[in-house]
Amino acid sequence: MLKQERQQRIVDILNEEHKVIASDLSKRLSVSEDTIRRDLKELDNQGIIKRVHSGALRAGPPVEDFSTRQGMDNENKSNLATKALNLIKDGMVVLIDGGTTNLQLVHQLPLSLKCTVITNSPPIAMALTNHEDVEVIMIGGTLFKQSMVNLGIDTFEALDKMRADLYIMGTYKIDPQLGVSVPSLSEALVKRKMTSISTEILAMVTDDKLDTISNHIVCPTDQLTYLITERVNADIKSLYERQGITVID
Amino acid sequence: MLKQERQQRIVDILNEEHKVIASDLSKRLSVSEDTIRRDLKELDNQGIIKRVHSGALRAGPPVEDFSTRQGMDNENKSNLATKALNLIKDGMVVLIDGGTTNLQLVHQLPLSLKCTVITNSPPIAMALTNHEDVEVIMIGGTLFKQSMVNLGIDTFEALDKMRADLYIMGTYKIDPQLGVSVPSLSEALVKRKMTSISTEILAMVTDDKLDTISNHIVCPTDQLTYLITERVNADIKSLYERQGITVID
DNA sequence: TTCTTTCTTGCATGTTTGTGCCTCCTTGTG
DNA sequence: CACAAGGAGGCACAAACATGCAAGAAAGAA
Repeated sequence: MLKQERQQRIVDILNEEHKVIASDLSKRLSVSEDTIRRDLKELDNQGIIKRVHSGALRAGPPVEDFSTRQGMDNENKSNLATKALNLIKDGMVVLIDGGTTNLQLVHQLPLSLKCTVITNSPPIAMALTNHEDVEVIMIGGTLFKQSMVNLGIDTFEALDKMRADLYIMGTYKIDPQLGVSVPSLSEALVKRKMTSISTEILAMVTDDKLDTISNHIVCPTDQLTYLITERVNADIKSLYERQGITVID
Repeated sequence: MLKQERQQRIVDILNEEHKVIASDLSKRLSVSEDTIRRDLKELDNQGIIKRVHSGALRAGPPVEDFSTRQGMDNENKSNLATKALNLIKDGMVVLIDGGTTNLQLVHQLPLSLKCTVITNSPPIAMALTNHEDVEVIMIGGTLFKQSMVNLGIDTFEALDKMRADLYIMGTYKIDPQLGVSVPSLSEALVKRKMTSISTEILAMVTDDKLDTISNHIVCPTDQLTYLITERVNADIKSLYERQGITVID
């Protein structure tokens, strides 16, 4: 077995099982533990895996770190994101702010997509590295690490010069009466600005966010164009639809 | 059997079996191993296959972009970065642009550091997520995916409003006479701007970058304050020191 | 054709790489 | 602390490699 082939196997196994033990790999791949150790060391130097005593762990891109902290409801979020995919078409200018659901969405975007993405979130920008035909415009500002978005005066001013066809809003809390709200003032201000420069607005919310509120109101619910939710529930659905929102579930 | 024909067979076999072993091919195609080696070398140069020790694998995506470079030579870069650590002190405003060496440096910064980091590179910003007392200011712009930095007018203008104590320059090529140079014009412009707003400038270069030049000059060598290199070599060292640069090795 | 020029191939050479083993040091855990 | 498991660095060796060279094949040109 070739060295590269073996190292690829190790990475595959690691992705599958989330951890590997050197002594175990040695048996499974029929090479000495020394060789495995050398492989793990090389892969670690390349930043592909994270070496630890007696084995290795996944070196998930730092992107994962922040999504991990946000709670690992990834499967639901990923499903929501899938429903949003066909709202994004070639040639559009899409404004995407932070949030793990939005990140999931970006991961699912087809590599062939040709459009412009404006974002104030470094993880979102980085997730678009391999989309050759997507032009990424980053909005600067002061990095707000809790949500991994840039905020502040600079962010505000930069947005002032732009227009977007679709704003995909990272949503914390939403209530049919009070609207969308977030826990920090500066986030609210920036989101409000983003709302004002976009033709259409999309919000994706997991069930646990429906009918909850936070400290700072971004905008009333009726400013949303699309709302993507997990389950149907006719009552809730009509509650939002009566405000002119297209509810997708 | 003609050479072309044989090489085509090799590619076909590779596509079929996902890997080839030189010694094996030698028998199957009834030519010496040297010939096979030469074939593999040629095909690799053309980017058609990926040469590895003792055989070859199918070629991945052809580009050598940021993610590829991120994997290269990390040990050396990491060593360079270590030498830079004590130039960064609490309270400073540090401007850090892109590059894998700079990323290595950021990874090594102590979590207790209290300072302000200005950067136009999303990966650098994200790497500082866990540094609670480091304020990160991101400079926006159009994301240049090859080096993962923001460039363009917006970047330029945002920098205009700032000042930094130390600029840690991501270095591509450096030559004692011609100075620091990079392959793209917009990168050169932004780096030049960064140079002009910083009190001190630090460049870290691996040996292979020394005494090489690229298309666009950023600044003459004597504008650097510190140069961190791998090895000593008294000749080269004095060459730079004569220009008033502190060379650290 | 015949001669010259360029390619291609196999071989001999010295070098590099990958691997296993050994010794000594480090880490984690009771 | 003690002790076992894991790791670092060096050594040895075979397989794989690069390189120069010369014999032969292929392709033109006279």
